[in-house]
Amino acid sequence: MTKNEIADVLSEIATLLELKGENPFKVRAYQAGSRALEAIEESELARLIAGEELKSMKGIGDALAQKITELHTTGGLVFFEKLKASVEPGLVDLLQIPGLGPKKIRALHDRLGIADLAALTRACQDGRVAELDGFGAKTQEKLLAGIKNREAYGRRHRWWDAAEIAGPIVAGLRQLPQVRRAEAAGSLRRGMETVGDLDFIVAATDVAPVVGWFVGMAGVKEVTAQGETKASVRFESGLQADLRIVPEEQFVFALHHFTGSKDHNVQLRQRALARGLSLSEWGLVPAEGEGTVKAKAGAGGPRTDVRTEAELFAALGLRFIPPELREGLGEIETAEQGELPRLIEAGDLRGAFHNHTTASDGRNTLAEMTAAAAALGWEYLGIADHSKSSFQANGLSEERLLQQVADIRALNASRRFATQVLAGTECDILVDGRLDFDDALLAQLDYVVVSVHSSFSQDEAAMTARLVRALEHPRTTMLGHLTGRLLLRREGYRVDVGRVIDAAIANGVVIELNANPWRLDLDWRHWRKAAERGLVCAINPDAHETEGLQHVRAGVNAARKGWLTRENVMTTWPLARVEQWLHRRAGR
DNA sequence: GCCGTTTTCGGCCCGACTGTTTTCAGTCG
Repeated sequence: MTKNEIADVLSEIATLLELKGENPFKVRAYQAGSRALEAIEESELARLIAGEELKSMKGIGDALAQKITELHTTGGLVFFEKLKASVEPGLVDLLQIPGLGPKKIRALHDRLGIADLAALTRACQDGRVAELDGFGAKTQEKLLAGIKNREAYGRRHRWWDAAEIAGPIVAGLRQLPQVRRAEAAGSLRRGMETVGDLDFIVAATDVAPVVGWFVGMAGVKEVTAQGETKASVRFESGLQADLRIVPEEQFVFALHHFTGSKDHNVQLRQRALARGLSLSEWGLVPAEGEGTVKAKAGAGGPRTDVRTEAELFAALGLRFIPPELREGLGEIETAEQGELPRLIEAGDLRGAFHNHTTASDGRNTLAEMTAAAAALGWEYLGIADHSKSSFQANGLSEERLLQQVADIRALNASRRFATQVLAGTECDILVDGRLDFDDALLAQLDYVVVSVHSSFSQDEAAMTARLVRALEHPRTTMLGHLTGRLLLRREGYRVDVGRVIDAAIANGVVIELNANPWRLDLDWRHWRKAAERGLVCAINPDAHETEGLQHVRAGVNAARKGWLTRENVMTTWPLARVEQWLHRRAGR
């Protein structure tokens, strides 16, 4: 097992022990052990195990050393398996309901025999929960709302998760000998932050083998439909996937139609009609009579000179509209005037500013993160670990931050990596808008990301004033995850986004597009207008481990949906320009 | 379960908020 996998097991043990009502300090010891493990490098772990020196690590004693060794050498742990078997699996799910922690779950289990979500729902509906000591009517209501929310959220999926499933399916379809063309369509292709289901459009010479492959894919839990031209399956995760097979000459029309959005399609059809054409999923034909029906029947047929979406748009007098822009928000008018922007692309990125290391709550060291950034070909990597008030995230004290700055300067001086590391902080915005570090310390950094991690429930006026004050601080470089939302899990805090954007522009502060697939915050819907008014964006992965750097792809999607160009996004700028910009800002 | 030492048990431990209470327990980030 790798060190991060072992760390996951230790952390899961902590959760299970918590549910069992174990000594909280024992629970913390497993959590601390998990974190300690994450803080070293893979090769270091192997060396410590080989030399039986694990116990020299702070937070690892006899018991954890033995368990880590067993996990590392055998890939399993008997203690862990027994522990898992002793806790009813439904209890772990209950932890996902807001307001439910281990203590309350234990109370529900011991006194009402509740062991899963279904039983909890019934007990809430019967009013039995409200009667328990320590619970009440409000708690019962809140739990029911939490369960309902979870079900509603459960019907959608984050883009990243959906894309990870869809990618191999498209690749698999394209490898079939009968398949001429295959694409994923729908909101996934438009880069929406969440996706309801997957749509695959395929042009094939023979249908049956393609449908057969599709319904037989690994991970398919249920085949909900299977016919001549269509099939639908549901995966273990609840995600549904639809396959549509069309003749090759209809492929581009079907792809466009099922990519949507609905609004975009409606507007494009109106435009076609105004030009005497009828557009549908079947083709583009003269509008006289029942054009679309005839096209389906093959009488007249689709325009055979349209083979690509670019040609489809051209046939309607338009430049190609990238899928991300097809939201019916003015893209057709802009395309008509030939004024669509050249959208940012993933290959344009040259670095990022908001990333964590093991110094706070990251899972990889400074050197590991830098090596990963170098492997991506980035010119610079900004390290912005948490500040001291973020206790829960192991925020850095002044001393530890200064040490980290020294480490970064030394790493750069060593020329070990081609990537330049920039020393920053993700500085907490305190409850009144002050920053968590004093000016003298902030002045020693290359840049400062400011973020809210506490007191989420302030009213809108207070939260807005708090953010504006932080943006007015002369050392503030950029604002992290503006609303704090977690997609499909938690709404953002109440804040007047417009006023915060105004303050950022007025103070020359950058706003982050947090590319973590859970966040994508600030939302793409705000960016077009804000960028037109001069707001600069930074696409930041908020990476907590090396793989997290890849999340910038999700950020680029969102930026494209926000009509952003390379020029609008600071993280596409070359290092020299970034340094110049930071320097000028620091010197004002 | 770990740590440290006044060497083998006692301490470990951030602060706001909520909902339950009538002074606090539990959850959360």
